[in-house]
Amino acid sequence: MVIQKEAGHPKSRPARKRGRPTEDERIERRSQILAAALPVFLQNGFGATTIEQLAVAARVTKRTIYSYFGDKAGVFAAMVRILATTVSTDAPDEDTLESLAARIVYRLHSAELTGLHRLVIAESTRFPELAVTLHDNGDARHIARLAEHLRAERGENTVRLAQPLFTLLLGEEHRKRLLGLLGAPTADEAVAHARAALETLQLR
Amino acid sequence: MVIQKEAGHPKSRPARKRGRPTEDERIERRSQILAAALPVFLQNGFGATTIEQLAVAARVTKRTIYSYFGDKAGVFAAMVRILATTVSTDAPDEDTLESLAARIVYRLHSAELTGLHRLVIAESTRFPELAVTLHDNGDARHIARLAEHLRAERGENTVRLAQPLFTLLLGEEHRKRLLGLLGAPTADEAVAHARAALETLQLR
DNA sequence: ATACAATGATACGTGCAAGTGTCATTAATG
DNA sequence: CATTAATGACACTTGCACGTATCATTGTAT
Repeated sequence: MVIQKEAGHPKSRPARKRGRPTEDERIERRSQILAAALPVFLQNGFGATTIEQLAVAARVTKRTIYSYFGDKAGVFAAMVRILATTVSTDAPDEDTLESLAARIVYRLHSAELTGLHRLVIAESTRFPELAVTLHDNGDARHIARLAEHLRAERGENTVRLAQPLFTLLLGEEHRKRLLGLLGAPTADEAVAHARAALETLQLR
Repeated sequence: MVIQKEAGHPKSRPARKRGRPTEDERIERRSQILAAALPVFLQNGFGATTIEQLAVAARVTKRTIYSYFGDKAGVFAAMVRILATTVSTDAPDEDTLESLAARIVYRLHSAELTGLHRLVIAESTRFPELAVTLHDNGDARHIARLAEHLRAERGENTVRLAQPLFTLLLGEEHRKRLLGLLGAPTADEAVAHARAALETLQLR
């Protein structure tokens, strides 16, 4: 028999108060579970991640995870949906086409978003609806926004370049990043990448 | 007790002769196991695929799989290596830049290769060396070949367009295909895609 | 010919993760 | 205030896949 009362170890298991939480605590806890799940999924992938790992990372018990999300797939789906919709809404009004392009590069090439993309690609067979969600809230919106700026700044006849431009803003670098062959770019590198893409299409 | 002697069912388990195989049979069997493994991995992904499934698909026993490849990772790695190196060597001398481009599109957008890419992306954390292998034998060679043709057909100053051209030959369509949102293109569609990419870069 | 190697068929031990059950605890709810 | 909901702590059952073992069988190697 191991005595483990008065534990409270630093790196140990869940360490919260017991009992029924307030409504605010419940909402916050839900977010925290999802936030804690991301690095775990990014590290291990969906299949190799266990509920136990998610519970430890979120500092709750398995029981709580099950009550909130049903199962591992539920956690994964909820996490992807939140992140996917977050991508689209955090873009304020851009000033120029170039700064918009640079922002897109910086965001999409980040470790977080390439990792998320990798996860969704990996599980696209099991969760086709997540693939749709990610694409609709990501690529599709970015392309639409680029089209708007092209029309406004470069004229109607450049709108057809929105999709090729978006493709070039990803480029071979993004393929490498999906394969884990390249780290995320700095802000300066992102700007340079965006400019190069615009020059390739003679949009500067 | 279920009697299952004299089985030989059509869709049943392994159905080969027993005993030690000839050297030729061994070589052939190895290939057959890997060939049979591809659709299984494509369907279920690496993690959700079991050795038992691979054994049934290849019509051999688990024991044989273990003796040939050690474990599931061994099968996966051997399969990816063979397919990756196959991609590069089956390209004969191309006539024109346009036909080369169309061929690249047709190959890379095929269900087989997008699926393989998806698998390697998914497992790039666990098998980084496979990601390198796939990229070196795939993208890198394609870009190099495009550069050769650009130099020969369009002049030295177009070589810098090899990588952007390759990127456009994949395009948003390939992203969708990695996400399972789009089926493989027909040969005609591949040609049209290639031409559009060349026109975007004003290479026609 | 004899020994050996590889395989099919089958069973089995092992470990791990999923998911559930129990009880004490705390707070919301009415 | 009494009841109920949600949680932590922890044990537990169950299922599954891994990997190995056994034995008969067949062909190779010497």
